[in-house]
Amino acid sequence: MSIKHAILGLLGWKSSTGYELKKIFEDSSIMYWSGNNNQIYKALLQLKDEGFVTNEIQYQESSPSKKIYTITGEGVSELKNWVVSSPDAPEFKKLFLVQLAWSDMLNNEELNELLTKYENEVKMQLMLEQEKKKRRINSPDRTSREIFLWDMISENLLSSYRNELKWIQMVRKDLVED
Amino acid sequence: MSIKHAILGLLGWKSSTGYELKKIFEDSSIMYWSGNNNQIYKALLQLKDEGFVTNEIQYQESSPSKKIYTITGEGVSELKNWVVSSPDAPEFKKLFLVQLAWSDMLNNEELNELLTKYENEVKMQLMLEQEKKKRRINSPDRTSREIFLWDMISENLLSSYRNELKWIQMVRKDLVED
DNA sequence: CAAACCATGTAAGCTGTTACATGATTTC
DNA sequence: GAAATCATGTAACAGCTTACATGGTTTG
Repeated sequence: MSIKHAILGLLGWKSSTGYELKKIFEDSSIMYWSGNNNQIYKALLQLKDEGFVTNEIQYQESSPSKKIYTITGEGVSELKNWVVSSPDAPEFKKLFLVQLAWSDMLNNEELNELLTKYENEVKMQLMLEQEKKKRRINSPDRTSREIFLWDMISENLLSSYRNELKWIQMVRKDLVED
Repeated sequence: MSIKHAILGLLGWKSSTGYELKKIFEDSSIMYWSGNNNQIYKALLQLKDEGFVTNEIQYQESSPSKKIYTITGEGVSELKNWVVSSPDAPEFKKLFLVQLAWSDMLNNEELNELLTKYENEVKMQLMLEQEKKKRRINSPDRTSREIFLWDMISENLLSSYRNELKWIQMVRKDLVED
C-alpha cells in the first residue's frame, strides 16, 4: 500500500490530521489516490501500529476533537528507504485508446466527433493542472532544491497532457489528409 | 467494468476463447488489465448473462474442451454505444513523482542515482513497446483506416514514454547546472 | 525430466470508491 | 434555511492480483 508512504512523506513535512491529509490528496494530482476517508484513516491506524507515526488528541470546544499525527524516527527511516528504492515505471491508463481501437465501426463524422471530445477533455485537464500550479499552497519549499523538484513535478504532468494534445492533433490532421 | 467492453471489441473482431483473450490482454499495453483468469472468465459469464455474447463448446480429444465465444447483435450495438460515448481523460499514475517529492532527504549523489534508475526504467519500457510494435500480430487490419488507427494507438504509448524520457533528461541537466 | 502450453475455473486477499453516520458551526 | 466546513469513522461493494486446482501434450 504505497499510499502509506505518501502519507509518511506528508507527515515528514508537517504533522497533520486525517482530515487535513484528505484535503491534500483531494487536490493533488501526483498523489493520485482520491483521498477517501476509508483509505486514509485505515492507513493512519496501520502506520501507528507499525510504529511509524504517533498521534496526539486535541480536544476543541464546539468542534470535534482532532488526532494530530506526527512521524517517528522509525517513520523517517522507513520513508527514506522507500524514497531511494527502485522506482516503478509510469503507468498510462488511457481507456480512450481502447475506444479508438474499435472505432472503425464509426463513419468519418462520428470518428471526428469522438476525437474532438477527447481533445476537449485533455484540454480541460491541462487547464485544471495549470490553475493548480498557479494556486499552489501545498508545497514544503524547504530548500531551493526542493522548490526546484516540486516545480519539475508539476511540469511533468503538464507535459504529459501537452504531449497527449499534440498526439490527437496529429491524428486528426493525418485522418483528414486521407 | 470497462474490461467487458474491451472484450466485446475483441470478440467483434473474431470469436475467441477465454484463454485466447487472456493472451491478448497479456501482451497488449493499451488494454492495460493484466489479463488474469479471474477477471476474464467472470466477465465472459456476465456478458453471456447480459446477452452480448454466446458460446459454443468445442470438444477436443487429448486436450481440454474450448468455449468459443461469439458476439451477438446486441453485443455489437452495446459495443458501438460504448465506442461513441464521451471518452475519459487519460490517467497518469507515476508513483515515482511521489518519491521525488520527498527526495530532498537525499544528497546529490543519491538523488542522481534515483533519477538514473527511473530513466533506465522508462528506457526499458520504451524498448519493450518498440519491440511489441514490430512484432505486432494481434491487429485486425480490416480497412486502411483501421490500420492507420492502430498505428496511431501504438504511437501514442511510445510518445508518452519518449516524453517522459525528455522530462527526466531536462531535470538532470537543470540539477547539475545549479 | 522439467518447464511451458493448452484450457477451464475458484478462493483469498488487497486496493480503492461511494455512500452512510454523527453533529456542531459557518457561509451563502 | 440550505449547503459547505470541520472531524472522525464504518459498511458495502467494485476492481484487480496472486495463487491454487486439474491434467494431458509439447518443447527444450
